[in-house]
Amino acid sequence: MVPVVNPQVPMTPAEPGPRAADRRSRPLRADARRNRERVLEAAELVLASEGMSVPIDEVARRAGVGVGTVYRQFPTKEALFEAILLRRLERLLEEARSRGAAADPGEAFFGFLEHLVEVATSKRDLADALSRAGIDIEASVSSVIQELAGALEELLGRAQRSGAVRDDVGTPELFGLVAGTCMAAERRFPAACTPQRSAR
Amino acid sequence: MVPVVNPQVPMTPAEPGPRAADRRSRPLRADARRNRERVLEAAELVLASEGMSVPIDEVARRAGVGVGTVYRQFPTKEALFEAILLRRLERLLEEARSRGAAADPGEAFFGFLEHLVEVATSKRDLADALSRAGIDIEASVSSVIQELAGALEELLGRAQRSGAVRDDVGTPELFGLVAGTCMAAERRFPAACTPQRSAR
DNA sequence: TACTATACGGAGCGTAGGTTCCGGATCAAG
DNA sequence: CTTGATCCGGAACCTACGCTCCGTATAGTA
Repeated sequence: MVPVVNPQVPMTPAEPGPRAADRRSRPLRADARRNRERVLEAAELVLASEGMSVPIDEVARRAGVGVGTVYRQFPTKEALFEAILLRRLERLLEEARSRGAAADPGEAFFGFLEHLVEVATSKRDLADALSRAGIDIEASVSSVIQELAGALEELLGRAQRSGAVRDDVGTPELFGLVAGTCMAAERRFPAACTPQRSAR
Repeated sequence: MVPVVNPQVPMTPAEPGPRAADRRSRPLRADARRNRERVLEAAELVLASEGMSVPIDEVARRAGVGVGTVYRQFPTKEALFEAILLRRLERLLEEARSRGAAADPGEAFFGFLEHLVEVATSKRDLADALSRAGIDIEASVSSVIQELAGALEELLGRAQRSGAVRDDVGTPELFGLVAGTCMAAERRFPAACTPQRSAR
């Protein structure tokens, strides 16, 4: 057993571990690649329904895989969540860009907002990342967020120039509002999820 | 690094425990009353800066008290947080009511919103409770929230009747928006914290 | 001052869950 | 098919943290 009271051991925290280093060069073996995908898929689902506190064991179970496998692909629970987040943000970015081509700027803008709220519902981590957009983020995620911000700004700008949205709104307000709304949406306030077009 | 998430629930949970039962009848001894206050004060502070995941030990340390003392006053970590929340909500309710007497309904309404965002900044638990307002809440907290909702509705109604706010806004939207904004506010989006009067 | 009911501190217990380890399976190159 | 490199599963390990226990200290009272 463990010494009942531990004399405050420094504890080696996190440390990437050699586990993740073996990737990078050689391409993944077929089964490994397949499992990686399954883990991501399962993790995204549980994460959405259970929140950030799901045990890794649960993720592994749902993916039909052992914990070891999860840790081989993602050295840390945090790394796994970051990977999921990144994936989500990339999809979102694509969505924003594709809407940029729409004819009606107002429609494009509000349409995107609706889409955003829709996918953000019950996805705590997304809202989380969105809301942290100005502060500390890992480099990889950060760059996607930058791009996303850019795309959003573009959408907003066009909508404002077309007169569909007031001029005294900036991306910071927008981000805050959207992030907040995402969080609120997740808590079952469907009424708050339908943007009132024309105002703001 | 802080554990991604969180709170440990003991296997044998809930159960009030005999610890809290000894209160009730006799008034607290002077030192006990003093410590209770110190714990509440300290807990409110740490909770605000560290979030819901602060270890009880940390609360005790900051209050200059032993864990045992904390648990004597609040049988559970959850109970402690609930007590803090309740306290905060009561203050909020009082604020809302005092503003109800103001001359300008619009000013009263937006003023309260501003106050709300202000106190909610960096108070995760408040936003949390607010956002859960429609779902599951302990009875005690619940009743205060009901009253708060009532006061808010009053403020909103008057503001609408005076024409300061659009008519197509209801308390549900308001709650969602406010809760969301509180959460966002906490993440450093000061720009989003200043309600744009006149719209919505 | 003496006595008792209360309250106090903080060591220790028990558990949940993140992370590691390793013997056995699988893949894929020859 | 053989063989070495990869990968797999999941038991074991270890820490953090909620909570309890109990010997000691203090408030209140006579």
